[in-house]
Amino acid sequence: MEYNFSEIEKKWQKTWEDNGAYTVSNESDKPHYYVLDMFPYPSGAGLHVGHPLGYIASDIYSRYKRLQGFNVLHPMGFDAYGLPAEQYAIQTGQHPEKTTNTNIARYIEQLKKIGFSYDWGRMVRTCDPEFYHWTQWAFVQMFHSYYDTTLQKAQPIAKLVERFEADDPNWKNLTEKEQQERLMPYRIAYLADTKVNWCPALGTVLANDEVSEGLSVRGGFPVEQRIMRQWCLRVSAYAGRLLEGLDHINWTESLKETQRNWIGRSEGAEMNFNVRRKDVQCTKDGEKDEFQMTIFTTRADTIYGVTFMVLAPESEYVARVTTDEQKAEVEAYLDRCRHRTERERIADRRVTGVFTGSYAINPLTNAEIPIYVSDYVLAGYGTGAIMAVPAHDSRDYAFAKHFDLPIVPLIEGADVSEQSFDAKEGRMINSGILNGLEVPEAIQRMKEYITNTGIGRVKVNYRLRDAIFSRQRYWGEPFPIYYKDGMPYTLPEECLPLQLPEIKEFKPTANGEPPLGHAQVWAWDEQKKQVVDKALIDNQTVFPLELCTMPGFAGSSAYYLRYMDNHNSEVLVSREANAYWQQVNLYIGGTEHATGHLIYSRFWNKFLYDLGLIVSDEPFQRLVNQGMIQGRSNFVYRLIGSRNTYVSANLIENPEYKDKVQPIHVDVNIVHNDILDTTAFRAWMPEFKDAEFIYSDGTTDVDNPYFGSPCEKQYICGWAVEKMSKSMFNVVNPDDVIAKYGADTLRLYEMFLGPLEMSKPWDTNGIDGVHRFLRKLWNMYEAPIDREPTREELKSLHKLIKKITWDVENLSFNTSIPAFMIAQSELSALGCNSRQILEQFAILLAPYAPHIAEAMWHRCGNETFVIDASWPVCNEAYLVEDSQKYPVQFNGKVRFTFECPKDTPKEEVEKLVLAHEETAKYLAGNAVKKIIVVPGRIVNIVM
RNA sequence: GCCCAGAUGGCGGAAUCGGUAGACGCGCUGGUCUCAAACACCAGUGGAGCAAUCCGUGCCGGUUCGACCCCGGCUCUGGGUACCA
Repeated sequence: MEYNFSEIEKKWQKTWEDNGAYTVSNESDKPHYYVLDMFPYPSGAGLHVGHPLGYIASDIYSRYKRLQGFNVLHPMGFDAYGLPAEQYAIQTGQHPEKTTNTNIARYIEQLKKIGFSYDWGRMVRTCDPEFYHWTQWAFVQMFHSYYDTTLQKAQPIAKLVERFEADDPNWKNLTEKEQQERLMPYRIAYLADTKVNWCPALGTVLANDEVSEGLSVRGGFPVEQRIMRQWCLRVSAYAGRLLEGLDHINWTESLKETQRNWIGRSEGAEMNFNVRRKDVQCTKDGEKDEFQMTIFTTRADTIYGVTFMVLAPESEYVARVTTDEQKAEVEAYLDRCRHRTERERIADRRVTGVFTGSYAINPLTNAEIPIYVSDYVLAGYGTGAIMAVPAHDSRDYAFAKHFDLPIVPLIEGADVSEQSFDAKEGRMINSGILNGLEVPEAIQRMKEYITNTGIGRVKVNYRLRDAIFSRQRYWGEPFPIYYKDGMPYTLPEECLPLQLPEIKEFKPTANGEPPLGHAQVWAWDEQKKQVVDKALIDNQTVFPLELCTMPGFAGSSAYYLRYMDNHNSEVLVSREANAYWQQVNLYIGGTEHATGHLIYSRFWNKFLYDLGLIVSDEPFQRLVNQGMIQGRSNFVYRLIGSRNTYVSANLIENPEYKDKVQPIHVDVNIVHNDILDTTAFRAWMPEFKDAEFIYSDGTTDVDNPYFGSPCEKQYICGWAVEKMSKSMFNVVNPDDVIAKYGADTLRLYEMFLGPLEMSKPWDTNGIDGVHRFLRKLWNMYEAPIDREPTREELKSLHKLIKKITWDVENLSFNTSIPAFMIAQSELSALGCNSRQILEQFAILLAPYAPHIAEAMWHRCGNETFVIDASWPVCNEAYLVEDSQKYPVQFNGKVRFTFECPKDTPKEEVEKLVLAHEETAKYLAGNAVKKIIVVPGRIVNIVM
């Protein structure tokens, strides 16, 4: 019977669905295992063959774990909020919900065809009110919490209120508004005036990870800096724990390293410098002519080389140190900084800055040093002020050279005439009490000194910033927040979810409010506890609601918890469900989320953990990044100057064509093995209708009497590996592959392409080999019979069991496919029809190619599903060989092999080799200096 | 600039513990079948050489009886990051 993959796949997909084969229960005696895919954003373009790579890998692992006796949670859902749907809505007027749901339906259809073992009953969509209920709820918890730096965990804000009541006798005299203002900067979710990445084209702020090189990651629009009052999440409070936690999770070292760099811990010191304003003699507004400025440095040892100070333009010190004389110049500089976009700043690396007119006093040398303002110092890091040591910091060096400031070397032998010496090594000179010490000792010594003398203190700083959580957008989760007397209040928990209102226009309002400003019924009635018309706002009982929505990462930060218990309407996840599943055991997804989603969800998870709501401190125990599947593009070469003539790729280096052709992308679907289907090409686009070709043999259509008819002439296309995208005409749709070869072939081929973690190009050409293998395998299941398997059959099978088990455990799926092929060909050569063998083979294949394996399993006479079988165990006894083959090397070069009985003692092997007839030939009269015998491996004769 | 990966035939890749480099698949070449083509099947296929042999895992050097694998120094490609004091 022929391998009719399409019939087999349809039949079993339906049977599995009808029988709920992949439905997972939270109640089981089996051990639990949770395998998660990063859920996709459902784009309008649908899936291409690159998307399912990680899903196939995780599906294989899930099915394997289930066969090993685990109760496996393997869900799928959709990251449904996002900018593209909203941009599309602005352009076309289509409601983003509508396009999103259409796209989701298409994704589900495509995913189902591939035969994943998802429990679709657990699906979540972040735009579903039942889901974002819990996103809003978590935000409310964050609003009502603060980070206790002593306990190093989040605590209810009520505890802070208690402390204020106890410690501050004035607290109870404050008005409600004053109290709220006082609490605000402590909340984990707080409102603050922050310098944000404002994207005018998108009309919204963006997170750091949504901006690249001063342009928005989505759309590539310019981004500028702006101060805005925004919701923020205090991620930075968790910096230490986020860093430390990396040591206890099984992620790739490179990903952990990326996170470590992003968190950016640096151990240093804060130091106080006295500042003298020479133009101010008396106190002004209670401010004396002398005050202290605090700076942060990791090189306390270099204090003797400080020749100037630099403030960030946004530093609050700037106003205090600027003298009347310098005021105009400083103001002009600040103004210039404010108006530069992020991109301009990055593009323009010239040194800029301005003198403030004031001087600081070096606390160790008492030297007067000038204070400058420059935008190379960042306001958000440390204290926004630095001590500049031009000899040992390249940025300070460039500044000093530009403004002609002194450069004092502090390390013996360092030549600072051309560039600074930044390395933290060497012996200190010109450094008072530090002279003669090595740099690390000097840093330590100076830290002790400043601590003891009160000049400063040891301090740890993190690069990690708080996350800005407001988006001036429609298609996101509304904040469950209303404003009373200008202060935010949360909706009562029982009123959640606050549903996203319907609006007709998705652009900002005429007066610049976010799109939610268009919503008419968008006010909160505190007494009725419901959303009412905003015409009713009286600021007594009816108040305005927040107009911003939450960012993309809000919905993806805890979705893995919701899968555990996605129908629970009482809580995010029940204690029982969470206690059973614990955490994600294996998470597979792209590396592009290294500093966004994977930081935010770890933060979110730790917050919920602090509140005692979940059992695990980390969300994802093991994490693997799948590589990207790149496209393999094809080109035709248009002869420049010709009307419509194309030169075959093998000719373009010929002198007559060299540098006279222009490559043009051609649809990979009309190219086979780099040979262009010229008829299809002429039909592809009107402009190619009259295309003429110079074929691989140099002839043209004019030479060909049968113009346009099939002939032996071939037009060879060029190719290149590029991103898979529509514009490159190299997109391959899984639906097409499945229609032609079946889902099982697609799954095997995706794995066969190469190691999961590596990027690799998709080339459909190789897929036939994998398909042929399945066909040959299918033919072996014609008539399985019950009989004792032979020793050879068992050996072949158990070799396979061992190999596949190792591969799956190590996520080395690509090496399994050849193992299956080899086993198939061995068993086929043995004429194997033993039911016992074939049955076991089917189980091994089931994670990789579930449909054909199910059909094979049933052909062996089974009535159950193959997924409910047990994973075979390798019996080493079948693998033992009677004899041992030894490669024999002479001076490390293999010359011949010889065979002897297994377990021949080392000395005996040595004797046998030396007595071997070939040995004398290769010794060629030379004496044997040494002979190395590695039992079971190799023999090497040194002469 | 800094950090992290990677580099093996015409192509994707294998070699899992330092022990026969190139498994498996594609492509290509030759053959069988066919009126012919497609499919299928069989054989060959790293390079040079008639051969014996020699050369070969980005480059240079080292360790070792033996190195794709370990160490030192580079080159190139991909990804991340961007003045973090």
